[in-house]
Amino acid sequence: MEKTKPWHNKETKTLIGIWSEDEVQRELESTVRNQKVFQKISQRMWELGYNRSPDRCRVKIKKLKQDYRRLKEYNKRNGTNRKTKWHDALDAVLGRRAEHVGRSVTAESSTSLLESVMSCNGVEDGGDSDDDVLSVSIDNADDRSRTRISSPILPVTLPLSPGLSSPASSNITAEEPRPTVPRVRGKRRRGHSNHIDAMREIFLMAEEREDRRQRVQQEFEERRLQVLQELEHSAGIREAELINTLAQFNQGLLSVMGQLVSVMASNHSPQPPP
DNA sequence: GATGCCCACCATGGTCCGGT
DNA sequence: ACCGGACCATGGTGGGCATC
Repeated sequence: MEKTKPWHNKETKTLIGIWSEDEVQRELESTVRNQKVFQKISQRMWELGYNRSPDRCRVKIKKLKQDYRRLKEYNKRNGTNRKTKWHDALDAVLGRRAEHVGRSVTAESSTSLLESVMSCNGVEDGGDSDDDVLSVSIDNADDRSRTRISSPILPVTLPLSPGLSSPASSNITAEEPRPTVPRVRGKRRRGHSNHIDAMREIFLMAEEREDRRQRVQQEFEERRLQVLQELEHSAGIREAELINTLAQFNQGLLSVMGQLVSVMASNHSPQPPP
């Protein structure tokens, strides 16, 4: 079997950037069948010039998470503070996810949400996140519910769940990684049918989140179009310059050819009889 | 036809291992 | 440290079947 080529830093950075987007995270959390999500990630990678199959993206993310958990476990055991290259970037996502695990509300995940609301005590160390890979900071000037994740690709402002503090600002105590903690997986979970109030609250939260999500998506789309337009514009300018240069060259060439032809014609013109 | 149960299949995530 | 491959446990999915 042919060994797949290793991941370069920029490639990994791009993958983490895409994977860490709120929309992607929400899709990953809301469903067990993640193939379509990873197809989208793979597609985005391809658009950015990296050819990685959905499965390779999935495996890579899996490995990154594994390394993150391992090192965290190691640090906890030994009281050290070792970090992998991508620790902070992963911590920003995994730490955040741990805080609102199951809170990414969709209609399909309402039962899992309910569980998390009923027994929500699993929070994880937010971790510091001063990193050159993905910088996460809080726009606390006017909206504390938003975290700005500056990805190397495009700056995207992602919403946090209501009431959540940022990973950087949270004073949540460190929690060990979740080794084989059963993930709250949608459909198998049943029961909890009596908690109407909780459900109502959840759906209200879902609506609110959906509104925010649409705003973010619109923002992202506008930014993407803007970048595309800029690219097209600069490409157009370059093309026009090229055409202009070519035209000048052709004109010069024709002029030279014309002169050459006239000189040759005058040299070979029949001598008038004496 | 609708519903519920059972079961095989398979996708997924976690873990381990060996190679670079 | 980072990588890919293999294995395993879990649980979602879909089809078949029985019952109403």
